[in-house]
Amino acid sequence: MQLVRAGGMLQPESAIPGQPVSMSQAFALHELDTDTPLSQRELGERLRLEKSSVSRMAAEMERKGLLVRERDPVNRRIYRLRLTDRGRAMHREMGAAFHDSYVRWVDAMTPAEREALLIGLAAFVRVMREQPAAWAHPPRV
Amino acid sequence: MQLVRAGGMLQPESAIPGQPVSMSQAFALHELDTDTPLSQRELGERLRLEKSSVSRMAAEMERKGLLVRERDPVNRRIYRLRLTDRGRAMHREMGAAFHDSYVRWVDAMTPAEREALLIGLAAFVRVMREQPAAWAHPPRV
DNA sequence: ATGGATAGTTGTAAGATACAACTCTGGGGG
DNA sequence: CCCCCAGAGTTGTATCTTACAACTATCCAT
Repeated sequence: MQLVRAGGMLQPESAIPGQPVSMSQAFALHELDTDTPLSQRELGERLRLEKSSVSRMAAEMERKGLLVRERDPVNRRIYRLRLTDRGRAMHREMGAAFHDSYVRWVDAMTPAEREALLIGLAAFVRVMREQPAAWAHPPRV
Repeated sequence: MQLVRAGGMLQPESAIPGQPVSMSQAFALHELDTDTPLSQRELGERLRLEKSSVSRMAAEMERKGLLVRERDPVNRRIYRLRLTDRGRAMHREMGAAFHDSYVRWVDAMTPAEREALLIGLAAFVRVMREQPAAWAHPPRV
């Protein structure tokens, strides 16, 4: 609870400098900043969002110039979502903004605490991914 | 990012068994389950929510029977938000649901990882509270 | 007594999401 | 070869949560 609250997650906007992006859009930038472009269905699966939500989010991100939606030539039903340079820049900017805070936080910790955080958190994320939370309530896909 | 995603935080509901409560309401239950009742202003401060949002949330929680709003006799402007037995029960239920997942996660970690998580996370929350995130964007209070 | 500060409410608008019904494309089975 | 079904995505609609602005009610200090 304290993690979420201190991270300011109840607010709709994450307020990255420049063009603001929503929480989901921030995650989408992160998922899409790879070599292999995802389809909207795949993106929705990773974000646990319903396809219509993904459709609108992708349209909005395209409108902002963060990505382009190209139909796959071999299967024209599916899109290949590719980040634009602007989208990748936004992702880097987000990362940098987070990094600044992260550095300040980590500086305020003792070396032993830093070490512990790395080990403990990595393990926690690992087991969380293996066994989803009981209260996670994905949309009916 | 993985913490938030694995925790299923992009969905509007946290889907606790029984009466569903929103994310903010869940946090409110947690803040209010103490001996000293808070005012709406204080609750908003802790949750980083604007007073009108708190007003509506409190009204809704009262409607659901989770709390009562009593005017402070010595200063009739302010409310004292008191959880009902039902509200406290809901909080306990939430805690239990979280605890079940937590136990499963912690069981899947090695003792060293458990130890590290406790130390590292406690320190991280401490420094996060001391120095708010740069991107945290509280409402103009 | 009056004016300013404080706590809360109501009007309104925007954003994110789910669900349902729809369109468009592709792959088989008759 | 055609038709039907499954899969990907879109659009209509409703709901929920939130912020901001303007308001009311109460308190306190001068």
